[in-house]
Amino acid sequence: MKLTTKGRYAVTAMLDLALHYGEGPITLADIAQRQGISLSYLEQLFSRLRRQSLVASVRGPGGGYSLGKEAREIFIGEVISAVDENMDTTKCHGAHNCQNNERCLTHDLWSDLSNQIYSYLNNISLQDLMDRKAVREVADRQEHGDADASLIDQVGTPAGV
Amino acid sequence: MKLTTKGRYAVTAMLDLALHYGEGPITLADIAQRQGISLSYLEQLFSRLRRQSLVASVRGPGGGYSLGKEAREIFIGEVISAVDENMDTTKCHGAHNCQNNERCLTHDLWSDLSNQIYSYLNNISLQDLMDRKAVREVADRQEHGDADASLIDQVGTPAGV
DNA sequence: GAAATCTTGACTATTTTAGTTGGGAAAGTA
DNA sequence: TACTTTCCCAACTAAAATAGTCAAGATTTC
Repeated sequence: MKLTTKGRYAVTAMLDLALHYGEGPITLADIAQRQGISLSYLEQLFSRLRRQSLVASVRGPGGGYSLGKEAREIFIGEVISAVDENMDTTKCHGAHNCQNNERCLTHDLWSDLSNQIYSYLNNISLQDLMDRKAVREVADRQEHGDADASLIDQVGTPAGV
Repeated sequence: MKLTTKGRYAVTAMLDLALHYGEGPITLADIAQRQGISLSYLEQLFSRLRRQSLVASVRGPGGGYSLGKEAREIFIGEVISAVDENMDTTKCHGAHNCQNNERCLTHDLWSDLSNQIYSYLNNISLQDLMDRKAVREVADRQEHGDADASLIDQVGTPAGV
């Protein structure tokens, strides 16, 4: 199982796209700034997302990216798979040759866990996330500037140690 | 979320211990051989397992390791935590400072996923695994030598391509 | 044709993984 | 006592993965 920044960034960026649906193509520069992700790293991720038709692109001024299909038809699991390879937790990646070409003692445990994770992430769509109150609150904050960021800062990071 | 060989090995080794309960202390050398894990790597893992009281040790000839408590009281999640730190999938590891000291757009998604994984792994005990037919079959195979390993080999690995 | 934007591939510093190496300490056995 | 078996521990390391950077190019709009 790999669930790292790569997969998280991809989902975050896709959700950002979904939230700005209707405003025409969104540039990666916008997403990079709003979500605090490196632009060139985003380019790498979107290259993969495009190959999976999860996003569509328009070049030139006024260009950018938009969702490849409707927000309710894009599931988190798809997005992660597109950039992150697999969510499998077995050592043998589903084959049964974990130990001396036979299945290891715990193969089924990891296999079951993988299915669990897989079905969880494949049942949540971008639309589902957009409908969540907490998500809308964060989106609003990102839209209207973080006036109170300094306040939170005092709590978040210890004073100059 | 980190679920790598480290956590898998730890669970496998613990299950091996559980399966051989009643035979006195089990040496790491035995486990290493049965489960195909490097002995010195096992030593590292058991050092952590012992600190968490998941195993008890006896030194000297005839020594080895045994479970620190009953198999039905040891949960997979505990074992993984002991060697693998955390099963959290959030970027901020539970704090809410993922982005500019505030929560990122997808914080709750990863937080929920983490809880899902956590509760799954914390509801399976070593005893539960021992009760599974597939586990007992693999354990039997490991006990009585792999006479038919060559047969499986033909299926497991493609012929010299 | 200049600027904005996507597109691609190669490169890289840092961290993590999955170990190895080498020493030691305790306990049993002769 | 000497010897062996086992656990115990810390430092080291090769290979891989992560999270990027950098440089060049292709399209499109103005």
